[in-house]
Amino acid sequence: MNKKVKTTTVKTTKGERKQKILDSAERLFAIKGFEGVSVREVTKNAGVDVALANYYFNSKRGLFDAVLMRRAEILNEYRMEALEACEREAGDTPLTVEAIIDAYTHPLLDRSHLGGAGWKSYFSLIAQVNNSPEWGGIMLPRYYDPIVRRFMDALRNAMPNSNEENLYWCYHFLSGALTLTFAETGRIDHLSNGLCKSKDLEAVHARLVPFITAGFNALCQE
Amino acid sequence: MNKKVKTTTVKTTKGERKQKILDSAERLFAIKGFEGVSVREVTKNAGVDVALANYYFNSKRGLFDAVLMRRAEILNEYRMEALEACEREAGDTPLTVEAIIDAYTHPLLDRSHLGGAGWKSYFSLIAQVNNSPEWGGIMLPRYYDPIVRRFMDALRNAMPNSNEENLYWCYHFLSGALTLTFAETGRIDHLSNGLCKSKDLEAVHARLVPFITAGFNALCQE
DNA sequence: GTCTATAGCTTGATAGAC
DNA sequence: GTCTATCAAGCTATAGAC
Repeated sequence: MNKKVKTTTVKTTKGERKQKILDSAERLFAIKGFEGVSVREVTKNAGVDVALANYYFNSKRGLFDAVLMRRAEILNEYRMEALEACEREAGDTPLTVEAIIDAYTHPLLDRSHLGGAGWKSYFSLIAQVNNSPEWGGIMLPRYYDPIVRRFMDALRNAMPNSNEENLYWCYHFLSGALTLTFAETGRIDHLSNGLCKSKDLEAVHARLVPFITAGFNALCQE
Repeated sequence: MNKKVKTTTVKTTKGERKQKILDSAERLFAIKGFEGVSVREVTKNAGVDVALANYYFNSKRGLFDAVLMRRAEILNEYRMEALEACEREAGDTPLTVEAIIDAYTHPLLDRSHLGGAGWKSYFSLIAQVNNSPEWGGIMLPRYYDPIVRRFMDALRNAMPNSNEENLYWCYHFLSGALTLTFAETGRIDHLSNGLCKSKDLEAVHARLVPFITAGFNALCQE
């Protein structure tokens, strides 16, 4: 019993150190970008030794990849669950486009509200990666294409007459609007003189879903 | 006469050096981000001396600002002309939402096609700035808010019953979809197994306008 | 205006003690 | 696993010759 407690404590500490580095890296990469942050800055902010970052992740780039992957897997699970819940609820009737869009976007709203600052940093980082020519075409497909394909299938089923290219381009527009929204850059606050607030994700999401649904309907339903 | 030619030649050379630095910076910042590029790299690529970057732009950050501003002013003029052409053409009849959206987005398509690689780099850079929490809420408003407000007025006129917040959020969705599109990241090429091509901006734009228009109509027309 | 030279730091990564 | 010490390289910015 004593032994077990001891072992658990040690393991937790190790795991915690690694997680602390990931948390710190996530936060700083989100603010200043990959090249704008040094490994020293990350480890200092995490309260661990400089050398540990390379020990755990081999290189700065390895650390970056680990940051991206960590929450991608979790987010994919949430999205999958949301889609399956839709299908269960609908039974034999076909899914609505709106329900599919909501299943794709709602998990981000939930994580941003319930998941704390870590998830907010992660979404900010994803927005930047998505729009980067260096990473956007390579990293995101790696982590997200399988689940996106699953949603594309659902959309195809919901709109059987849809043109295939239109379907992909509509997803592309969704992707751009969604990632910018959850990046919470404050741009719209400035433009609207404070009327709209980037942080009020509930308000944006309530508009995002019908906006995107209308776009899909216009291009993919005949 | 001789004197005038001489002076002109000198001025051109100076201007060319400055422009070469801007071109090189624009290209490299677009690929690797602000922090990912060194001033040495920029000047080496431009074929000029290292010290000239600081001589002309005071600092690396000053160079970055100059890159952002240079084409913003030109783009704003093109957009303004496009909107005024719409208004002239419409005469007394109210503008359609689709025409306004097209006036806002079409200048990007034209510049990307006719403007060469410089404009493509610029749009890629804008996409990254737009999604950055550090710059998105500060730099873009500075250069683009006046013209965006002008377009918001036009949209308000076209949809007199529209809710003010909805109008701003719809613009926000447009902004995310538009900047990602002109960043040409190659993401959709991968996802669609080559069916859709990021570089085929003509094809995307033809879908972007009706997609966004449908979104505006759904939220701002009652 | 242009260029050389360099000051003064910070960087990613690692070798080796414990 | 953790940490100290250090390396070689690269960085921004500038002072001063021309």
